[in-house]
Amino acid sequence: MARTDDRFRSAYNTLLDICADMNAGEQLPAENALATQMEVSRTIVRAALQKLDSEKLVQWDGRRKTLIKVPEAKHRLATAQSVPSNEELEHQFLEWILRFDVPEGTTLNVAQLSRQFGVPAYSLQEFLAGLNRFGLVERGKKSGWILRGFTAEFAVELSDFRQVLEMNAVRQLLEQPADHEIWQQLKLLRKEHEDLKTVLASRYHDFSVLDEKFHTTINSVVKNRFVIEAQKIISLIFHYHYLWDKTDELERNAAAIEEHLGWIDAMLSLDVARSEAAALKHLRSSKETLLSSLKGHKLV
Amino acid sequence: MARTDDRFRSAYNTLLDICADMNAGEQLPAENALATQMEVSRTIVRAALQKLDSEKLVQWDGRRKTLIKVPEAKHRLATAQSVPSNEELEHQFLEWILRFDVPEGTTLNVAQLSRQFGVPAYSLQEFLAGLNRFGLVERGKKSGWILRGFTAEFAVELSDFRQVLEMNAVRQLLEQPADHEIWQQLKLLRKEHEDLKTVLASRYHDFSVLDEKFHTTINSVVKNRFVIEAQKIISLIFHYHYLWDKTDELERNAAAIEEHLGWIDAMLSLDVARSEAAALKHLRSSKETLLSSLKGHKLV
DNA sequence: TCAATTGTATTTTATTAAAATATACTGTTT
DNA sequence: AAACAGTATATTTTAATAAAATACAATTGA
Repeated sequence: MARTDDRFRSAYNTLLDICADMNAGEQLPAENALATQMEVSRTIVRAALQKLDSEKLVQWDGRRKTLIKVPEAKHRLATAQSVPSNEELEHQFLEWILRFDVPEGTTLNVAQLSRQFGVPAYSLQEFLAGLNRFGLVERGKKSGWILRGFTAEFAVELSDFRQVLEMNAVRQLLEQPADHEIWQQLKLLRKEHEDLKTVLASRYHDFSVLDEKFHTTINSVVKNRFVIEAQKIISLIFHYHYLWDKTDELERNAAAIEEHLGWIDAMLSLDVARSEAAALKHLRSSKETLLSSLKGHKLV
Repeated sequence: MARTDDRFRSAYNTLLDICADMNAGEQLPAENALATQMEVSRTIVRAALQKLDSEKLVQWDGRRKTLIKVPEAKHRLATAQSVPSNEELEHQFLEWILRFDVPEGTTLNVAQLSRQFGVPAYSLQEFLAGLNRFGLVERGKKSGWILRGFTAEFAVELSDFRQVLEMNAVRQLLEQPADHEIWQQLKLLRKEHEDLKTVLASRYHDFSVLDEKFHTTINSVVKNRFVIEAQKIISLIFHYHYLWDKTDELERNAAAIEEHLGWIDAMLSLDVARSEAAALKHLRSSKETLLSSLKGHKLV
């Protein structure tokens, strides 16, 4: 079998569901209507109807599609276990790189990785082609893909790029009207930071999530597909680095919370100069953390 | 045939060239040495040697590879016509979109496009997967790829993104030491602008190239792989739009040259505020041009 | 003896071929 | 004539496959 018939199987099951809402003797809708409703082509609808007919659940004759018997659970087709989505793949890939410290210059073995991640090889190809655009991987001369990033140099460039985008976000944020939802969100974030601060000694692991939420919120005012795409990669990488770098986690996070709070307060008081200074301060210490986490990894 | 033997063919020809530099009776280097030199695997080297042996050009016996006859042109294998590189594909794709005003939401037909561009379908897939990261295309629900960009909204977002990156470049540029090559380059660019200005009436088409060179130069001080990748796409799209939008080209280019000159002078005099103002002015009028060119296309 | 080299087996990649699916076109039916 | 089904064709997805790369074992010659 070249292409999987997964689309057919899930469409067939959906059609069973549609029949289950009907009574025996009723007529099914037109092929086109079913196709539109189920978001598949008429070809699949017809294939499913054919199977329903041969299963004696429906009597199909031209435009008469009479439901003979309301289908039961046993009639459902086993649908293939869903392959990881593109986002899950991204997740797995970065986790793999950071967890095992895959070094710069490693040739990525698509066949092996696709088995490891449980995705078809071509789907991994497609994924790598996307990372290629960010300079994270590059096509090898002989063949295959070569891992480019995750060196100190990479971290510096990533941090700098983040700084450019985030400073821009701060400037745009401060220009938002008073009734913009961002101000409420900032106040809420402020409270969440204060709350975490009081219980930090025991819950300092929770900061990673809050950090991501904080940066995502600030960047959310920038409605720009390029910035959004870039941010996705940036936050992903920062997030994973924080997850794996456990040195001085408590102190680091305590300091970061203070920096965040200072930054939030500066923005809430609409002070541009102070906001920019606070942002710069935090972004620079983030950069240091990312860099030192890389150094730490290298030595292990 | 699953995979083409193009690699073998060109390697065989290279090996003929190597033999041509030798005399009959001499020994060829070791397989590994040849493989390294020719940048292919030993498998190919051995296959080529086998063919040389059966062609009675080389007598191959274990590690003795004696050249019997210096090969001539007639021995060369016909190598497949080279498929367009990834960059040529990018070029062709954008040209196609802009020339024919392919509208937003068009489902891209990979099979047809691959024929049109003369590239294997899977290679086009890979290319589209890359564009996906920039939000230029997106995977269709049923199948295929859907063109997302090239609307007014897209142009605004692209211009804004460009502005963020280029304003950052200006700030970094002004911090460069006096002996940095950028200052000489700027002076040269200034002269080129002045030169074009005097003959603009007849040569105004040349501005497009100069414009790209100007922006590339300014951005060259930012050593950041993310910025560089982003700039690639940005300059590509601006460049192609200018190429196809012919309305008021002379006036537009004359104005742009003045803006460039003002910007260059501001930077050469190390005046940060004036540089930023000049940059903003030009970037904003570029944005207007891009927007109006889109509107123009839509109406035709 | 051992480093360099070749011989052989295995793995991986690039490309194709074919099944699954989508779409276009044509002929019925209501 | 509008809605629908039947049929034909085009396209996409994905397994299969030949080419190429790599890994490992055997051999050679210093």
